[in-house]
Amino acid sequence: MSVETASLSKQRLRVWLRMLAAQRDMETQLREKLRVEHDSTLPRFDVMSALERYRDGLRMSDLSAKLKVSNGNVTGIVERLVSEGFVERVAVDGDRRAMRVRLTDAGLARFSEMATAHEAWVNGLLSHLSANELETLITLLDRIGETDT
Amino acid sequence: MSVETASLSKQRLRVWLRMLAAQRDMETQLREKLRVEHDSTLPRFDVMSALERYRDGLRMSDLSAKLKVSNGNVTGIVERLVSEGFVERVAVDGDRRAMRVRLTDAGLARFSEMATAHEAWVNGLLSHLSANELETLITLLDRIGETDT
DNA sequence: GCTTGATGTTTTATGCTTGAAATATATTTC
DNA sequence: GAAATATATTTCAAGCATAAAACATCAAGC
Repeated sequence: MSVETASLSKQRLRVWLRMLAAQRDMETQLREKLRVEHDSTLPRFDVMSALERYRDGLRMSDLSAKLKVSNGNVTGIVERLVSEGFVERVAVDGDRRAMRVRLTDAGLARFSEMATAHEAWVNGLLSHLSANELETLITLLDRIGETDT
Repeated sequence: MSVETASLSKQRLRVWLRMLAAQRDMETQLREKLRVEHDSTLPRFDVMSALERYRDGLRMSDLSAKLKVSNGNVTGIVERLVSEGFVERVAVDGDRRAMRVRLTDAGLARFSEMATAHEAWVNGLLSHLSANELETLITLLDRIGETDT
C-alpha cells in the first residue's frame, strides 16, 4: 500500500468519525428538546412525520421500510403512539394480515406543533453554514450512498 | 420571514435528514459486519478503541466523557467486555470510589483485528469521495459544532 | 471529628433497536 | 382443494441509551 493510499484511508476514517460526532451532537440536543418541551422522542417524531406525509396511513411494513428500521421496532413505537391517542390502526380490506396505521386528528395537531419547533431547532443548529455550504454537504452526503456506476 | 429565509430553513432540514440517512446506512453496514465477522458491536468497539489509545486505562467517568455517553451506559458495556475477558477493572490508589478500566492482552489483540477490518470497511464505504471532497466534508462537519464567535 | 457538599460509580425504570422465532393469513402449485 | 411457500405482523431475548435515584467515598469548613 502506497503512502497516498494509506493516508487516504485514514482520512476516510476521520470523515466517518466526524460524521458520527456531528450527528450525535445534533441528535442529543434535538432529543433533549423533544423530551423537555414536547414530552416525546425522536423515534416517535419520525413515525409521525412519515404518517403526516401519507395521510391515508401506511402499512406497518411500508412504515418500517420508509424509516429503514426493523418491523418489530415499529410495532413498539406505534404501540406507544396508539396508547397516547396520536395514532390509530385500521384493518386493511382484503388482507387480514395487514394493518394500516395513520395519525389521529390529535396526532396531526401534535405533530404540527413539534414539526415547527423541530425545524426551528435544526435551523439554529445549522445556522453557521451558508446556502452554498449546505448545498455542498447535501451533494457529498448523497454520494456516500451511491453504488458504483 | 422572507422567501430566502424560508427556503434556507428547509435546506437546513434537508441537510439534517441526509446526515441521518448517510450515517444510518453506514452504521447499519458496520454493525452487521462487526456482528457477523467479529461477534461484537459498535459500542464495544468504541470503548475498546478509547482504551487502546490510553493503554494505562481510563476511569469510568473519563471513558463516558470521551465517548459522550452516560455513565450508566458505560457501566453496562464495560461489564460485558469484562465478562468476555477483553477488559479489566483496576482499583485506583487513593480513591476507593473510582475504577480504572483497561484492555487486557486478549482485548488488545482482539481490538487490533477489529480495527484493521473496521478501517477497511469504512474505506470501502467512502471510496467514492476524492481527497478534496473528504477534506471539504471534514471542514463542513466540524463547523456544525462550532459556537458563535 | 462531624456535617455538608461534591465526586465517582452503579442501579433502576423506561424506551429504542436488532435479529430471529412465532403466528396468522395469502398465494401458488400440484 | 390440500400442501407448500410466501408475506405481514407481532413477540421474544439481548443489548444499547438515557435520566434520575441510590450508594459510596472524598474533601472542606467549622
